[in-house]
Amino acid sequence: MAKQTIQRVADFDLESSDLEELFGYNLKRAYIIVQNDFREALGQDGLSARVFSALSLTVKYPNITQSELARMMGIERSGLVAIVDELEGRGCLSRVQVPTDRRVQALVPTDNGRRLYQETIAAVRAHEDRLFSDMTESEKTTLLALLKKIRQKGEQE
Amino acid sequence: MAKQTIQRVADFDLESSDLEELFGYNLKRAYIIVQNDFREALGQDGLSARVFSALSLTVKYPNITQSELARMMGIERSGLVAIVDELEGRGCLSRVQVPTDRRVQALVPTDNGRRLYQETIAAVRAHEDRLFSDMTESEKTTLLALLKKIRQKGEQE
DNA sequence: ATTAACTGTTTACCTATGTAACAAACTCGA
DNA sequence: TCGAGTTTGTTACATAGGTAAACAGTTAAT
Repeated sequence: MAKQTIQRVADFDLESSDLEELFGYNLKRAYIIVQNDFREALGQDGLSARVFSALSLTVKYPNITQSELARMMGIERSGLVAIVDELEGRGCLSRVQVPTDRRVQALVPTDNGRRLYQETIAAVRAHEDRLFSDMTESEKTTLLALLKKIRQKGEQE
Repeated sequence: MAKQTIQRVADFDLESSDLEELFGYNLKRAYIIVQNDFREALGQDGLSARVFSALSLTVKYPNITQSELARMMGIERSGLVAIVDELEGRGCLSRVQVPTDRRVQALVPTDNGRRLYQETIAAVRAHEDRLFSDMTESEKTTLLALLKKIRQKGEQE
């Protein structure tokens, strides 16, 4: 019995699955690094990643509704309220009444919001350029394509 | 309603968002997909990703200390207490007194812990095999290498 | 012999999410 | 046109995962 246990230990060590070979583990560690660097790059009073995403989509698609925005971001409507509150509080967008549907309030970026977006996207690009500076253009393109492939697999349906 | 949705999608897809070209955004979305599928694959009473990681490292490095484990996992010592509590509560490991240093309690996997690890790693591999089934072996190897490259950049300090 | 450093732990907090309920507003078939 | 069903924004609550600070006990350094 004890011998069996020792035997098992040896077997398991030999064929022990490495965390290092798992996509999930590597994806998480990599995500944390990028996320932390993002935060650091945007500073104390900078936008958080999710608020930045919401601002980006609002600038890109003016008059988008909160439900549509939530759907695009892959989060719940309820979670978006605080995000939009923050952007409205910073004077980056307005909730505007829509005459044809009084339930919705279209999100309209302000000039201030567009300016902050431009500043922030520049900072984000600089942060990514720096963080990924030891990858070739080809590697970057490949990485992006493979990440999108995961997304396609998971976001279909 | 279906008509409206189609109209909206067509409008929004005319031009791709800045976000789609960012590593951070794609990394986050991809991570969420893999994470959710992991959870789903391991079921209601399955191990969470972080508990699984801790178990994996404990099985691989018996007699590891909590501080060392926390360092390996990239989290704080304080955060590890609940994780080790859970594994101890499930009978997967024991905190064992070390005579040469009475501060530390070495983490020793039990037979039960090793067995659960084997079962779980098999389920995790099956989940990843399924989720990444539309990637070639070459693509998988490349993706893993690129994620490790991000980690190397970020974890050097 | 002190002083500094480390270990595991508790406690308090924070961030980012999800779930459930809700009233108001809208849609659509009978 | 009525009523059932659905959608929207919102709130309140729950949860998961993590940090930061303090702590007593222990060890190491000089």
